[in-house]
Amino acid sequence: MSGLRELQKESRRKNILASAREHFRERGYDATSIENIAETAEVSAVTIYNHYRTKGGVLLTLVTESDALLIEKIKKLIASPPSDPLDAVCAFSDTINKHAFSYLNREIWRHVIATSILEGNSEFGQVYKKLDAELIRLLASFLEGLKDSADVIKSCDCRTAADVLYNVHNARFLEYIIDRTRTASQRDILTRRDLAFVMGRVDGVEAARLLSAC
Amino acid sequence: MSGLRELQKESRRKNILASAREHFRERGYDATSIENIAETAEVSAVTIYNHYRTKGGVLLTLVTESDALLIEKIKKLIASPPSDPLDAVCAFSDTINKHAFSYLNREIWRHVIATSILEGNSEFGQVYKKLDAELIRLLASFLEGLKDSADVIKSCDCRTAADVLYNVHNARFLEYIIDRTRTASQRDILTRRDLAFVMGRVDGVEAARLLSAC
DNA sequence: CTTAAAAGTTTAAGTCCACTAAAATTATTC
DNA sequence: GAATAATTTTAGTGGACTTAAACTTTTAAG
Repeated sequence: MSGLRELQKESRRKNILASAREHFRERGYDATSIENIAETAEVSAVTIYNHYRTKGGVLLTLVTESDALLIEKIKKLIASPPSDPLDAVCAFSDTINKHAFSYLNREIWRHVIATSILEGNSEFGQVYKKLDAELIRLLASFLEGLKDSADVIKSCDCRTAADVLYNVHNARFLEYIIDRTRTASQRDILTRRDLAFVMGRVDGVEAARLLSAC
Repeated sequence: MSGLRELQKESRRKNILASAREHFRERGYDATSIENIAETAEVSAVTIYNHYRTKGGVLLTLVTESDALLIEKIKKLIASPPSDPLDAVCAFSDTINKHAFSYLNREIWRHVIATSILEGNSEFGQVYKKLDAELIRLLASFLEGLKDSADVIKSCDCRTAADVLYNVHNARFLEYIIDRTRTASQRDILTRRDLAFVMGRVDGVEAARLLSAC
């Protein structure tokens, strides 16, 4: 198997996703119709439906594409982490943020999140959940590694810590996506403050200082 | 002013929202058309658009309606909190969860969240953000009150603590909404575990025990 | 090398529903 | 009884999604 037919199919898929990504970024998600994508990809609209079932399916598949790259970046970070545990966790968060917004813009991320909530139990919806789970797994092993070098993370349960730290990071990620008035630097400051708090590194004075910087 | 005309308008609004809530709960959000709602509410579809601009606007207004009630419940809790700080924070989380799912079901909450993400910057979208902000404010003053009685919350910054604890709670709330296989009791156990972790009350042994209960 | 079956794509025709615009209608207010 | 506010009727657009039949190309078998 895996003859010419498969190759053509694969090439069509690539065209569709590339076309979708371009249109979404140029014109926005709502303003892009399946017909638009089909035209640029040089396939018929029905073909897109055959491949991805819904417009949301196209969008979520687009995200999956980038997931592998992100995982790679995170693994590299884990291989040579910053020596300070807080810095390390912040670098983890930062890697995710940087990667996300180099690939898609905020408007599209809004649609990604909304779609993955609504189609969360369908074939394509699983995607986002899977990435989350993998990232938490990586973060947990990241923390496990830090235990040796740092005394800050003492006898804590790394699985719980990873869950909490990831959710704290993710909350600020979501907030940044949803609220257009937020800047990236506000997001970064608040994320660091929150992560520091969870890691027992912030007192009232420092928190106030950080907050006023926003 | 505020004569008969206003009263009629108000009565129509009430009918529309009641009709919407019923249809959404019976048939689900997608299966309910504006026409359906209009029929039961005995108004024309256009009237609904005039009042709420979009179908999502109807949904979000529905949520706002229940917000006032939730705030009341929370204030009552704050007035007579459990003596243990962890119990107190868990009760806060629990009050929100109980209230939410007595008013709307999971399927509809998925749409509420998705819609508020997408329309987050429009007139009706602000709603959800405002509730979040108010709840965090209340939680912060809740924590401030606990400071006197409990030594666990020492010199920590209550505003930061409230942000983090609320986001941790909210992450589990979202997870429960999105993942149909999650049960309410799993949600509650994990929420408590996470909150306990943030409040420095969990070691590896206990976390493992809690996790195995899920 | 031919040809029949299989896989996949396209065309065509259509459904459904959110949403819009404007004119006509009805009731309220003053 | 004129002005005003609000709703309704009507007619429409656009786009996601569906279905089925026609068509094209690859594949595999003789």
